[in-house]
Parts: sequence; structure tokens; C-alpha cells
Amino acid sequence: MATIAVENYLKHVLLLSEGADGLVPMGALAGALAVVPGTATTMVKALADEGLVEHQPRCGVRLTGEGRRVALNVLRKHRLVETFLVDVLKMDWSKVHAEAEQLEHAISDEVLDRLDALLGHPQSDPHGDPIPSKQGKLSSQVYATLATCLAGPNLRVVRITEQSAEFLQFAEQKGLQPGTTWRVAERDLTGGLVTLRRGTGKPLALSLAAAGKILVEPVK
Amino acid sequence: MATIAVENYLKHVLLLSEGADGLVPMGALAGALAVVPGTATTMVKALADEGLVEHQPRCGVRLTGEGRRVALNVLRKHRLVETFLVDVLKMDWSKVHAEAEQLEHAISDEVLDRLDALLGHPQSDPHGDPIPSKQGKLSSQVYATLATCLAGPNLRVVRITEQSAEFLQFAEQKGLQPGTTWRVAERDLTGGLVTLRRGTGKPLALSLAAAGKILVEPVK
DNA sequence: GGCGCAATTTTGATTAGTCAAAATAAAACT
DNA sequence: AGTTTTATTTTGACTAATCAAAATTGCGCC
Repeated sequence: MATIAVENYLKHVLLLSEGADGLVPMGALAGALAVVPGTATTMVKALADEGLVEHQPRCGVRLTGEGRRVALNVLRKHRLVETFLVDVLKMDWSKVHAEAEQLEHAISDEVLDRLDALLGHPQSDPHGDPIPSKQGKLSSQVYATLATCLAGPNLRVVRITEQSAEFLQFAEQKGLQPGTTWRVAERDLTGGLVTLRRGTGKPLALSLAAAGKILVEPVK
Repeated sequence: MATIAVENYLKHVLLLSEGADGLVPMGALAGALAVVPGTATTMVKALADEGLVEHQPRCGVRLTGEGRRVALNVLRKHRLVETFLVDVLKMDWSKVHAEAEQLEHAISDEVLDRLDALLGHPQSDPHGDPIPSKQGKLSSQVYATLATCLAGPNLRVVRITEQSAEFLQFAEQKGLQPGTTWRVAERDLTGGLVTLRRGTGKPLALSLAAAGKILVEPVK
């Protein structure tokens, strides 16, 4: 069985290769795992020997089929656990990430299945991140962000692409949970500001950096 | 924070010092943890340096106040997780021990509290093992076993003191869950056999060894 | 009172994962 | 093209936890 460290390496390679397709640079991987670059190199070579990743020296790393299977299973555990913690245990949105980071390595596939059934086979976790299916399908729908949408149409928040407790707390406090509807009232590219409005409520100003972490879809 | 290995050492010292009070011999500890004796010695010395246990060379080991606090917290996690797995996820009685063995090291104190509330602050787990309170109180009521009770009075099963999946499966299949009522129909000390009856059902024969693992209380 | 046995401890080695810092390779500027 | 910068890899060392096997201790027994 994969150790906790191995599971974490594979999970982060998967996460970093979402979107930015192709190879994950070693520096990015080391950064995500909070280890020095040399450690990542050593570990990746070991994973390559196990057939879990493909290492292109000096260029980067990519998951093999088997590595991807393991990584998706870990990610599925992570996101289902987050959903459980929020939906069943009523835990704070912003705390469940750290919690799931531990639990994802401790729950068995059987518990995973039962949790999935208990929660009604959810498609996404409380932050809107898609939950890989048991068969290893991961929805990779591309959404717009609040930083790129033009002023005018109504937009529904579908996902917050940032795990830090600070940001999630901020989003929750402002009412920016997945499912809520907003529209861009004003976009000031020069000032790096986006102003949002929810119905007729008072306006909410966001930096472009923050707005770029919030994925939305147009309300039909 | 205590590592997983440290938590396991402390938990097993606690478990082994229940009943057989005083010092836990190194051999017993090594056996419970499935390590060679030398490993246990090394580890216990390290724990003693941390102030978690008291090591009497060549005699055995005992928890300090702090060590006991940590051990009780781990045990509380273990038994509440078992209860959750059986009561909420409807998992098989005989499988939850192995599962909880992993989860006890992964759940935070906050999740523990919420789990406890969700389950209605249970006093004992599905096998009848007492759950330490949040304040660190562990019920140490002394029960009779089916091996020691005389034939005649009705007895309620309160606890199965054996974690192995085989034994639990056996007990479940025979209907010996905590809460069920039986009486000893016949005791054959020479043959090492106890014969039980449940109401007017057909008799069930148990070896003394097996009967000794089943704790009971008289039905008033 | 010494002998043997069983439990315990010591010693030396191994594995997984890590860091610090030096070495190397590739890319990026003049 | 040559030099600087940056990313990556290598090297050597460390920690936690473990095992195998040798050394030690102390107890029971004639």
C-alpha cells in the first residue's frame, strides 16, 4: 500500500496538472508539498521506479495510469470527507480542508463507499470542487471567474479554487458560497478591482486576485 | 504532537494495565504492538524521556499522568469511531476495529466532539467496551464472564473483550451481541464447556476460553 | 550456592522521508 | 558568444521506527 507521503505526492501532481496540462515542474511540486526541491526529486525518482509517475529529468513529472488511479482515489476521499464534515457534522467551511488532509489517508475504500451513499453521491464538495467518481472520472468543466466576467449578467458561484482557511472564511463572511447569485456591477482593470452586487444589496468590492479564485456560471 | 507510533504505544500500555494493575511487562507490550522486544525497549526509553511513561528497567512500564491523558484520548477516538461506523454507516461489527485503528490517529479533537454529540454521547462502543469521557474518566466496572457464572440466572451480555474479526463474526453469528440475554444451562469444567440457552431456543455450547471473553451482568 | 532459562536490553544495520548545501544544466540577458 | 540567473539534481547527513542477533540480568531450582 502507498504510504501517506506517496499519496500526497501523487495527489499534488494530479492537482497541479489540472488545467496547466503536460508536465508538472519539480519546483511547483516541491512548493505544494512544502519540501525542499531536492526532496521532491528524490521522491519522484522513487515513484518513477514504482511506475506511479513518469519523470522527465530537468523538465518535470506526470502521472502514469496507475498513479492517476491512486491520486484520484485520494482526492475522492478528501472531497467526500469534506462534504461529510460540513453536511453531517456541521463543521465550519474553512476548517474542513485541514481535517480532510489527515482523514484522506486513513479511511478505507469501504468507508468511502458508505460515506458516498450516506451523502447521496454528491458531485462536488462544499467548496464546489468536483468529486472524482468511483470509476475515476473527474469533471474538468471550465468555468469563468469573477475576474474575467463582464459587467451585467447574473452569475452563480460554482466553486472556490483556494483552500486556505483565511480565504474561505472571508468568502463565507461575504456570502460568496457556491450556489449564490451575483452580478458584476463594475470592472476596474486599472485599479484591479471588481465590484459585485447581489440583487439590490450593497455592493461588494473584490481585488482581481480574489475574484480570480471564484468560478461562476451564467444563470440561464 | 505525538506520532502515530507514540499514540499506539501509549494506547497499548493503557489497555494492558487495565485489570492487571501496576507495571506492564515489556514482552506483553511488544507482543501487543507486534514488534520485537528490543524495539519496545528503545521506544519506551524515548517515551520516558518525553515524560509520557515511567520505565522500570527489567520490570516494565507504566503511564504517567500526561501519558494516560494522551492514551485515553486515543482510546476515546477509537471507540467513538467504532460506534459511528456501526451506528451510522451500518458497517459490519467485525470489521470496524481494524478501520478505527487507522482513524483514531487521523481525527481531530473537534471532530471527536461532534461525533460524540451526533451519536448521543454513548457510554460504550458496539462491543460493549466503555468509552472514556472527554474528561478522561474510564469506567472500570468489573463484570462476570460467561466462564465464571453458575447455571441458572438470566444474564445480559455487556461486552466482548476480544477485537479479532474472527471472534466477533462468530459471536455475531451466534447472536451473542451486547444487550442479548442468556442463561448458563450447564457448566462442564472438566470438559471445558459451557452450554447456554436463550429463552427456549436451542442450546449453544462454548469453550471456556470463548466464554471467558464475554462479560455479562445479572438481569434483575 | 551455583546453573540454566526466560525476559530484557544492547548493538549494529536498515528503510522512508527529509534538509542543507554544493554541483550541474538550461535559459535568459546583455 | 559569454556571462548571469534560475531550476534541478546530487551528495552527505539526520531522525523515527524498525529488525536481527548478541549480551546481560535476575529468578527459580536442585
